[in-house]
Amino acid sequence: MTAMPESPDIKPVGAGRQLLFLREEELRLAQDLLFFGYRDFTAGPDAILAELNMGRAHHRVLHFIGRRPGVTVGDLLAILGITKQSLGRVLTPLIDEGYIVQVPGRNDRRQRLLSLTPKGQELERRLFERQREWVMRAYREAGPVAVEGFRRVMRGLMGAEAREQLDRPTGVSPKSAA
Amino acid sequence: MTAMPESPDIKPVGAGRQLLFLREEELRLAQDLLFFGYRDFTAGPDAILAELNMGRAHHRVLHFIGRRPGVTVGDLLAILGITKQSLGRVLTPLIDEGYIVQVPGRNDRRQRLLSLTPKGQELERRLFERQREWVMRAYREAGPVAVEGFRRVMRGLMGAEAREQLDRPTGVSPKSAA
DNA sequence: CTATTGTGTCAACGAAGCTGACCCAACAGG
DNA sequence: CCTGTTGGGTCAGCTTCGTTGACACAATAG
Repeated sequence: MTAMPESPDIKPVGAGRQLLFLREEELRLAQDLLFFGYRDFTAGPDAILAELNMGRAHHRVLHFIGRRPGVTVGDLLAILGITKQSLGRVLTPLIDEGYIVQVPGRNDRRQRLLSLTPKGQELERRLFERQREWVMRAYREAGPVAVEGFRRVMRGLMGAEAREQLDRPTGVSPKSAA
Repeated sequence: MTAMPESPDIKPVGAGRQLLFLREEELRLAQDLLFFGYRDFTAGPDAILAELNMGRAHHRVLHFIGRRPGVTVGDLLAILGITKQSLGRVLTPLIDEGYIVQVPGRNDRRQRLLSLTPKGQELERRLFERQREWVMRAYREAGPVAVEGFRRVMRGLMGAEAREQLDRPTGVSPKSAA
């Protein structure tokens, strides 16, 4: 059912319909998988967050700051792809409640370099572990080859911008080369 | 940040720490991929929908009704995993504007069997084609083996409930569904 | 005839996006 | 030194899409 040649141009009479159908069903399946998969992937952390009166947006902020300690507000905005105001509504409480600290940039003192406090690391880790179990289960069941395939496809689903961000060393952004 | 050596050569004894680290990075990468991938996967349809003053929720309704014509409201609620009220706010306008029709069930006349009108099919197809291009690009770049792996992992990321729903015959129902 | 079920709907709330406008401090260039 | 730009913060208001709770009503089941 999944075995089909890579030939988008060939339309042998009779087989064309079949191919077309398979492709369409294939794609619709992908839509289903992404919807259900993503939903259930986020369900674990969501439950923890709800108890703390937080949402998915808080998790994302914790995650990406944890991933790139010392990131600037501007870079974080670029990574998340949201507006300053949207970020603010989530970031400010996280700072106020001691999950995140900001220190002025050493080169440019206007910048606020963000990093997790121990408290922030702890929460991020809790959320991470929850998702880790979930993903590891899927990885184990699917096997290493499948995992590699998963990564390749997900990468392809990302836009060019996102791909660049992902490829950027998990430390400082070389954007300030200006 | 901890500066870590990139030397995956060593695998034998004493590699525990290294392995642990790799696993963690592996998992964090999965988080990134799912966030960016899902976001960009939905971006295309979102743009079309915005022009029609609709949102992602409308797309999901069109998608799942298209996938299972004649589905009942109750089943749709179960598939989407949302409340009646949430669905109503999206479903009612779609019916009012002629994208979806409901016909009373022949076995149980309380039920409203939902299906797409030609207008609804047309819109669903537009949205589908947009996403199709995007996914096909990713599939083509990744290759068939990767696609199979992607499917296996995504399936594993789904909860048991969702998996059952997915396995239920798609688009059948002209029979007697209960 | 009564209880339950399938569906619809009102009202209020929360999370997380958005735009527009404006402010301040720090940097950069003349 | 003065001025314009940039990094960041904030107020105000709007939208989408999820939630709970309550109630209505027709149809089905017993």
